[in-house]
Amino acid sequence: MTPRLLDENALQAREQQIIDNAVTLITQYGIEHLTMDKVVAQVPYSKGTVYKHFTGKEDLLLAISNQALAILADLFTRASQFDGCSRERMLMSNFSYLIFAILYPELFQTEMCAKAPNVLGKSSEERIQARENLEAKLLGAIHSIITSAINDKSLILPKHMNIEQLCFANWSLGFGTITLLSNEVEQCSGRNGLIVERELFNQSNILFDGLNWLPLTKDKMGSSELKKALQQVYPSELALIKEKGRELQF
Amino acid sequence: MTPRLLDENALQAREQQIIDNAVTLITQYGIEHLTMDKVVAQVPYSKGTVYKHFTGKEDLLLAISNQALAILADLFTRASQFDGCSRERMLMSNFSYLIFAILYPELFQTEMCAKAPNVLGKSSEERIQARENLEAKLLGAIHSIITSAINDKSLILPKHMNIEQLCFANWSLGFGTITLLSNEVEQCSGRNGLIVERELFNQSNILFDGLNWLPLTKDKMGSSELKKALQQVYPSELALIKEKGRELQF
DNA sequence: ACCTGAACACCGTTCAAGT
DNA sequence: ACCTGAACACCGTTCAAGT
Repeated sequence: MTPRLLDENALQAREQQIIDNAVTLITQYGIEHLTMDKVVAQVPYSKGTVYKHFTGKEDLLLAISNQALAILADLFTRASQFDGCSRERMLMSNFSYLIFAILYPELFQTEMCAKAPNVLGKSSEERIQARENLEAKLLGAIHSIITSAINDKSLILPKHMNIEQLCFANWSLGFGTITLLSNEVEQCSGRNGLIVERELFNQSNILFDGLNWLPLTKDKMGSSELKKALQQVYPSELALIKEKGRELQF
Repeated sequence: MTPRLLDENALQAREQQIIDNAVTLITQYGIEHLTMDKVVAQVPYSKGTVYKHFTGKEDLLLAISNQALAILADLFTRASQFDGCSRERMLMSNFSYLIFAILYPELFQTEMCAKAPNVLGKSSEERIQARENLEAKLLGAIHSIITSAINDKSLILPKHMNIEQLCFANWSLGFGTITLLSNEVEQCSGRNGLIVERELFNQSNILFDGLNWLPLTKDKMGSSELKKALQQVYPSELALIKEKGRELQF
């Protein structure tokens, strides 16, 4: 349509460069200290150029958050393709959420911040569309696990609930548990003695049992089997977690 | 210790006045537009005086968030004292969370924002202590429901889980569901067709069933019984919700 | 002892001027 | 067509001066 002197690839590479530098700044100084000034200083372009790519700070934040969502969607997809029973795969996908939160705490935080009021309102339409596509991919992974569970009869849809509602139940379980327990800061009262991976494990199994998702807990794999499966699907991720001095304890 | 010319009551009243005005500003313009300048303009005191009460914007935010927590703790307590079986009371307490989110969306948002990085870090020690006391009261309400369930044998503690872990499971279920579904803004993809009260109802019952919390779903009260119980415990709150043009639909 | 508001440093955004 | 950075409005915080 409009004539362009700069090709599309160069523009996209520049945008990615800005995003990468912003992520570096967040990792180093925390998201609460991210500033357009600092981003511009970090990058070989001027303010005007940065504002040509992002309509404002919120739009940049959503771009970073979209990158986080892409990583997360990939982890979920790998869990959904694991060679195990459907219940096992769903448990894996819940844990892929936790692996993401441990491995990229700064990206997990941007995911939270993207839910703040007006971030969506002040972002560009394209960015919001891109986000919806990523969300669809992520939910698609969960969806496929539940569909296959129904198909092989290991799960029967509860009365008055459809597949979308079951997808959401899983999503919100992981979201709630990980958000409330994985914050870096000192634990608040009532959260003492709670270990996020253990609670995620327990609560997932209670949910699955409540749905009568076969095999039930009494026959199911224990935490050591989960650990082995995680090692198989996420070898490099677990190695990175270990490098951070953190280890999943069951 | 130190001599005071202003009495403690007057100081506390002034602090509350500042908080109330800040809440009004948030209700009117949204939390993202809350400014110390605007708070000072709204109030018959100077900047210096406001900063005598709050160490900074984050401290004011936490003060507002504490007020929200006090309201929430009261709702939870009332649910825990309802004259019904333990499973019914736990369901009620989960719904009291939702009632709070619908009735005070702006306070629910401050609860979210208080979890942002550095809000706790930049707040005064007293404010954080006050928050922990409120959290203890809230968790105490849930705790008492579970304790009584165990006592009357309607619930048996799962292997490798203690009461605190069950409290947390309930808390995070409500938190996840309500946070992801109750945002005012246009629903994102994958959340279409999901009604927060219905999902909260379903997921609570799946959790209870997964725990074998008696009476199980097949024998338990339906949504109409819940509605009646809510009407009994939260008559004025439900009336306020209706005034807002919203109604709980099961 | 207590309060005030000018002053400062910093931040997000724009746009006239340049190439 | 594209880029630059000075300039502007606004925000959080402080503190010297007042009473």
